[in-house]
Amino acid sequence: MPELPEVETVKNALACFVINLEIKEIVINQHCLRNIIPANLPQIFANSKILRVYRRAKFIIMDCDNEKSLIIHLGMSGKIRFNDKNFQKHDHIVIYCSQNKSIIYNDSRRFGVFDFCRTEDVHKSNYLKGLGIEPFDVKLTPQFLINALKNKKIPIKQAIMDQKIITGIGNIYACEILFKAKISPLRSADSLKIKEAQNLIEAIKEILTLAIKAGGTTIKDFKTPSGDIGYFINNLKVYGKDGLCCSVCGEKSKIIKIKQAGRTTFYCPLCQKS
DNA sequence: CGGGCCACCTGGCGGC
DNA sequence: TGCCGCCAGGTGGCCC
Repeated sequence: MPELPEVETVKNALACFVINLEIKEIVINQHCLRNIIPANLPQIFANSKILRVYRRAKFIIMDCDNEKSLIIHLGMSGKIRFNDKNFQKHDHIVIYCSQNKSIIYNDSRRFGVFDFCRTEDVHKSNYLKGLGIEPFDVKLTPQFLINALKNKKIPIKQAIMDQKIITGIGNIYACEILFKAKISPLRSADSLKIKEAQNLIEAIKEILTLAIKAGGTTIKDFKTPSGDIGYFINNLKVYGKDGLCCSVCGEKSKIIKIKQAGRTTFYCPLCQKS
């Protein structure tokens, strides 16, 4: 499910819902996600107040007044629901809060993360320490990107999905961004010219901004905590569009589908020249 | 060290 | 209807 726009959507809903709530009890039904959830986590967070919720890359961080922070990643299939008394399969974690509110973490494939560390150590944690630049960081300039891609012989599509280079972009948005920037996904990352890097950065910001406004993208089953789908599904130009005419060059070319590093890539071979 | 490939896990879909 | 293989929004580890 979740790339930056989906995580941002979930984070915003969480922030609205939980700031200043007190955690009464955390129930873990399944300890084995991508990490093993520490057995003492419920005890550490019982009776602590949630002070702040923010996003870094595809992680959601919740700072509490016990000087500890929850670190949450949604993996491929993670979802958050609020106040739902009708429990479902794969509701692995339930956080019971003050005001009779509750937060449910559901993740059928269990590729997600639910962990904690000291608030002051969050950015040194194994989860966050190696992460690259945020897409909306003002330090993300064409020259910065060129430097980051220097000596990278991998295809540009793989490079922009590499969380150690730039964070938050996954398979769907990588395809959409490269289409917008008119750059072939096959291009070697180190071959980008400064003007292309600039176009790429503009496309990243534009696509992600629009996707956040739309509440993300629902391909199969992504739901926002309020139960909505992500409406950016209606704005996709290449992802899942193989065999259809290109939305820019029309009848002249069709969107094609290839495999790169084990992931499906969609692009227009005419608009996105190598 | 960089890059390619597999593994982790469940569920849905199309084909036979 | 049922089984099988394939595919899926992500990432870490292993191997060369």
